[in-house]
Amino acid sequence: MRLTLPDGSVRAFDGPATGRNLASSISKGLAKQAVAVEVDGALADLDRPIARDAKVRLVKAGDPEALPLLRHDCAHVMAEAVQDLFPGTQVTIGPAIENGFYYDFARDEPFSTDDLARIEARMAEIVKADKPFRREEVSREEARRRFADTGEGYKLELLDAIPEGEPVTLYHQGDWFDLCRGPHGPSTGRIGAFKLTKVAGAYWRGDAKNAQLQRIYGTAFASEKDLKAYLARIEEAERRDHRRIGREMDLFHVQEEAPGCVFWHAKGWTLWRAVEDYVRRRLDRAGYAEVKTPQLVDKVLWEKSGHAALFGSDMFFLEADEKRTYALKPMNCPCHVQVFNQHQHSYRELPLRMAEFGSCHRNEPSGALHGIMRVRAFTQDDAHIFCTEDQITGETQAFCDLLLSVYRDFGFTDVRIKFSDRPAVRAGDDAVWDQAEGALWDAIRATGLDVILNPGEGAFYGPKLEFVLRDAIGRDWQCGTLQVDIVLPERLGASYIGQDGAKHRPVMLHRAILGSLERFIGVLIEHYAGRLPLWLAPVQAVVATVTNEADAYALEVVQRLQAAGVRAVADTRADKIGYKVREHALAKVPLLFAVGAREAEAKSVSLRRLGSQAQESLSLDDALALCQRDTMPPDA
RNA sequence: GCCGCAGUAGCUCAGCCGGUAGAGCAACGCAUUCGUAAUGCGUAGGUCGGGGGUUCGAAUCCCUCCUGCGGCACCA
Repeated sequence: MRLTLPDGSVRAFDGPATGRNLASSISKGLAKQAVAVEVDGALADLDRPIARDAKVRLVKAGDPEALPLLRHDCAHVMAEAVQDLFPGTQVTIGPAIENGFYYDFARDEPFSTDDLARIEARMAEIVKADKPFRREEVSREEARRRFADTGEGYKLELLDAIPEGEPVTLYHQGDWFDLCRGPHGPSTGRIGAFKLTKVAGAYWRGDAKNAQLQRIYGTAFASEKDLKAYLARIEEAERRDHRRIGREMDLFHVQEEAPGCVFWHAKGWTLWRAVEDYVRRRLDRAGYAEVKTPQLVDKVLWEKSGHAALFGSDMFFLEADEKRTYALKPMNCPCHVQVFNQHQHSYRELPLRMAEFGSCHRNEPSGALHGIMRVRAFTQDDAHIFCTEDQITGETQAFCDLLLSVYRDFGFTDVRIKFSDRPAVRAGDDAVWDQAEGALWDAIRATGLDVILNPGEGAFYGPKLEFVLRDAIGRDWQCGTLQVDIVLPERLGASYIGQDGAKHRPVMLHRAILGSLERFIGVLIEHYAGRLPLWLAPVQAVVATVTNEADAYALEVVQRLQAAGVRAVADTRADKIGYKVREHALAKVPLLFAVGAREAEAKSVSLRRLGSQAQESLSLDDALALCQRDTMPPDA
């Protein structure tokens, strides 16, 4: 039997060999380091016999492929520790995830944070005991018998879900075993460094209708150093938290009386306006016409549109009048159709692009609220494109171009696109969905961009593209969207006159680039850790005096800056320049001009940029030119 | 909405076993006029998340509601 290594060399064995055999045949060191083997691209246990000729690669402890394996090992160790310490607890599932692993347990009593320390201690013993992981293939009946013996009802359910014909495998470590597909590392002793991080509730099989289990999260790394680096990353994320920075920079607040609603302070609103003004210019140039529609609309319209039936549980209704029920709009689309319907349209007017910075209210579940990222009152950079089916492709392409260019201007270059197709609860029949999904697929294929399928996640009225951007520390945020809708124009009677003189239904494309301004601004804050690019910074420049003798000059500088369109303020307090430098640096002001007697005399300024210790002396005129240039929005 | 945890001054937190609230920073006032990350002194600030209960007495114990946080579910 011949095993081909990544370097092209071939090792021959008489009969089946394992990864461990292969490793020992190469070197002692490799045999020690190897934790798994990749056979024709699939990971396998080191002791799994390889029965056929294959391309193989040994995976070593520090390799990236080893990490999920190690974490899964750690999940098993945790499960053993938990069952040791808390008899009667049932195990369910325990996968490796992006930054670690979890295991869901069924136990009436919740785990406390104190329990985590106990569990960790027991885990350390299991790791120290260095128990080998052993794979055992068993018949269904055998597996059923064993899990029935141990009282593992959830495992029995999982067993039933394994497709006929697939092998049923158990993994043992000492006396403890679990139903598991594998693969695993060689032994518990190979888990480098681990830590349990949090306890949480989680539904069995991710369904809110099922029982709630107790989930314990943990993380594991090949070395203590990697674990430390990870924990430092978590701390960095906490430092960037938009809720903390929003308070520190005096941008906004939320308070008990208005859960999920943002109080924007002057500085935060300045940032908002910079964002909104920029998007407005981009939309203007891209052929959109901006409108503004009511927030309070009779329930009757939402019944017609289908929102009341399919989205009603997320809507706020109010009886302000004894005869009528109103709703706060959760979306802008039905209102835009009302605007569209005020005139008879010709095919010549299509595509008609109607934009609105639309204030929407949705009664989000209380547990979903999160700072300004997930709120109940938000503003979408929304637009609806009324077009013909033939125009879907062109409009989608133009939209993708616009969106990517806008994201680039805000400093985001890593964007993923998801295609969400028909959800279980939806309006419109299957033929309509076939048509809408087909059109959107054609359109996105035409852009040549990479797309990931996101099954069953479409809007109730149509399939959608979701644009997910990745921030500076690798977190994903869903912002933009494009949705094809053939249902709403029908329901609300939108039409245009075609070339043939007959009435036709337009297609509606719902689209947003930022998504909600609240969320997008939150993402911006975290992406930049509050150190916003100049064009977005609420205060772009502070002119601070060294002594009060320079006050008059400082005010003159500020005035000139403001006249040049720069958001500048003076700091003429009777404090030391060092104090002022510190304070404005903490407030994340990008440009700090210090002026004293020297500068007043010479009509110059001393510039210090945020994040730099360096001082630059330049003439007032040069400073004005520099500010004017550097504070310019990227589209100007 | 569900599970768990938390809510004391603007912020970060102390205040364990019930005896009537404290620190640092911020704020404000006065003095200081100073050259690039903290000048000094002083002052003010809290129905201890809301309501109910137990008690002679509750920030502290119990119940309940609200809000937040971490997950889950849901989602822009």
